[in-house]
Amino acid sequence: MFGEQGGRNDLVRRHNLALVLRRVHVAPATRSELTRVSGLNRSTIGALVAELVDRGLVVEDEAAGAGQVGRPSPLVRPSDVPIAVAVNPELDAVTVATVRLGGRVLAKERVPFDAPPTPDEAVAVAVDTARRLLARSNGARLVGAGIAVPGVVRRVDGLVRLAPHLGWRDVPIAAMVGEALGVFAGAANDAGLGAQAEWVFGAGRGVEDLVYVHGGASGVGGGIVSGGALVGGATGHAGELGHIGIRRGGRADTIGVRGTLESEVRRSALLEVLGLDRADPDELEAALTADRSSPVRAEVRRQIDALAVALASVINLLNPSRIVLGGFLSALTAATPGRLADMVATRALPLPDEPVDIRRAALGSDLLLIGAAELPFTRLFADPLPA
Amino acid sequence: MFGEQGGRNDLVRRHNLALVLRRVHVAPATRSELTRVSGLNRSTIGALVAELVDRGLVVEDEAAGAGQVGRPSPLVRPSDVPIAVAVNPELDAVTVATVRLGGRVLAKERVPFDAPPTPDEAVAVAVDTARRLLARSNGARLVGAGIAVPGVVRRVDGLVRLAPHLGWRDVPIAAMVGEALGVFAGAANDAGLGAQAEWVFGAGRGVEDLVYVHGGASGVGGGIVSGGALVGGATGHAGELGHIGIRRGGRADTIGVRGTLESEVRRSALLEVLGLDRADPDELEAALTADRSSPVRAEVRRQIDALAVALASVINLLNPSRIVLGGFLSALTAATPGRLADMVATRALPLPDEPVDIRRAALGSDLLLIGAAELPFTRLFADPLPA
DNA sequence: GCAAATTGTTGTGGCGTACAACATAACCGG
DNA sequence: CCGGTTATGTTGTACGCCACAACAATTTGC
Repeated sequence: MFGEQGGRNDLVRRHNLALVLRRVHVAPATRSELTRVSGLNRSTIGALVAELVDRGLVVEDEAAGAGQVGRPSPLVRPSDVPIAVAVNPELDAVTVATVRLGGRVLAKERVPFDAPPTPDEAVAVAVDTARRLLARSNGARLVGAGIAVPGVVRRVDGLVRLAPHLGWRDVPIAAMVGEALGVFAGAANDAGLGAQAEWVFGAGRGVEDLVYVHGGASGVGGGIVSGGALVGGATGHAGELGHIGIRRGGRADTIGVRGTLESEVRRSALLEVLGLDRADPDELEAALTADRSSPVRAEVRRQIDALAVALASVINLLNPSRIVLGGFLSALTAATPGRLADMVATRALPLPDEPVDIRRAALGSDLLLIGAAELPFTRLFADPLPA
Repeated sequence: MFGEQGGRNDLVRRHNLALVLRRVHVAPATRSELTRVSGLNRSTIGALVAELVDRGLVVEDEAAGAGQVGRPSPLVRPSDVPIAVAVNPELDAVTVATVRLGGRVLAKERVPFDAPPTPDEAVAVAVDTARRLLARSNGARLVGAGIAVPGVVRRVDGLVRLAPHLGWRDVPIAAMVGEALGVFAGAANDAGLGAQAEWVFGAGRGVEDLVYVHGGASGVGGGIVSGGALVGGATGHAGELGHIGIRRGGRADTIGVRGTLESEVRRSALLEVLGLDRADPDELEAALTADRSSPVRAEVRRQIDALAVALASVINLLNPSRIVLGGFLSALTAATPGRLADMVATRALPLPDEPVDIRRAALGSDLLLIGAAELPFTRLFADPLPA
């Protein structure tokens, strides 16, 4: 807010180009719609769209004559030319995908690993797979790569500070991938990128103040959107909802602290009481709603109550208008509808006419890849000129 | 991020005017300094400053020839013309002040009350006192009023949703004061405004990611700055740090929830073990550091540990680079230096080379009034033209 | 007292958007 | 089937704002 630089005039152009491109990325729009939402003049929107078409970033569909009086306005859609590579290294696999503007996953490939991939292995797989996938898509132009890492990542330079499950520490993963591919690469925490994906394309669409909470096999994470911007924090580590303290004592979580959200709310504990070895999200949800035995109900209630304490803290702290639950948290709350909202209400500030809208995530298994692709795309928006 | 409006060119001017004015408000600067930090051209800065001088918002001091080679650059300081009224209704008094740009409190008056003031009483006192204080300051121009309310306030329109200690509920205090004074008026939570004051003028100067925690007689509150902007939340209620849940059971806090930060960390509990009836901040701190009896030490430790749990949650959630402690929390931590930082470190993400900087508040008793004045001033910055 | 350095001042040019006038293409009513 | 109405794309002009260059002013240092 202070050390900010002024100086604009050509920056106005860049800002407006980014505005249009971002809007079209989120959802196709006619030129007249763009004129309306931006408040810019028809002629200006015309010039901006023309420039974006020139640069191969958007395309115009001849009209969608929507039964309206007046000359039809051409529909502006994201072009198929710009393409991003998304990478998601996990405990037992590295997933690589090519993603187009508009969050459209073009191709996806999962390479299994027996042991957690080392950084070098992950990069090698990412680059090989990316090259192969890209070779298939003629006419596409690679604009960058995004990596969703299950760990703490410094956003500015994509340095993995700590990824306990992968065994990584201070790994410059973004630089490694970027150098190998010869393009920009960014990296961020996986749950944070899930938050971004749900915000832009999913259950958080259009909301300015949003908290996303993701329940993964290895813990709980999330992301925060405040005032229409992703909260990164000083070094980009914000959003570690799993390490909110909710009680004294209790189990230790993945970083050895007792009584945190992720020490109380665990997917493995659910599988255990259900007597399951492994289950995909749908199976878990089916099992949870089907099994009405008392140990299962008790565990579900216990976890929901713990989640409610953490969410109430987050609500009182950040006053979001919506909370989106992803991963197994979605299944968890589906099993006992209403309980979470009720428990949250008893602990949040008593403003009953402004309840928080708690929803399940809308995006499926492509969530992290779509989010990861937003990293290079966001950069493209910030500076659409060099295309 | 989405529904944003584009359209700029004259807005560039407004933006740059605001930039200069805000910078001068935070600290006086020479024209050459303004040129450097803004990246704008000398001639542009000259024109901007000239316009602000025209409008009576800044003044230029003839040079401060600082022993440097070259033509001396005039110092630009905030003018004494624009003036804001700051109001702080409390349990036992209504404090009113006139504040100049730069956070300079010109005059202050505290009007005691036996019972908590009603909204009408508070407005009457505010308006009467403000008129009297303003009459004394010749040549000043009232730009607006700001009200710091101990309660939950909707920022957009300054509606007091809930102020338990005052007994207010859904009181449009900003509209009432604004109408009575005939100028813009804004209202916000007192601790949130304290956060803003510390951020702009105090221990959070220049920091982009900051959490301020205020310990008051009636509870704990605070404010969050993220990415160089105050976090308001969907309705402006963000920052209620006192209602973070840290344990099961325990006492009930002011809204009847058990185990929250403000149910565990209480000024009254400190006074009790010290055997004091009342104490101003300095007396409290002196008493806490002087009394080394074991009940006092135990209570201090207990409260610090509780605070640490909440702060660790906040750190993991928001990744601030600095935390500022105000009110009695400042005295609390001074009594046992180091313990808070140590306790926080054991619960925060293990990134030891990026420790959070925990500091005591730098501003004194004028904190809330300075913060309240920022409400109309911020509005002035956003639109310095109509002056 | 003169050279060097730094900054204020002034006039010109370029860039980007707004605006107005015109062109185009749908719908609507007969 | 055709002219009127409405909405939008297109084009050329005008205005606002900043960058830049050249010049003026003022201090330091030798």
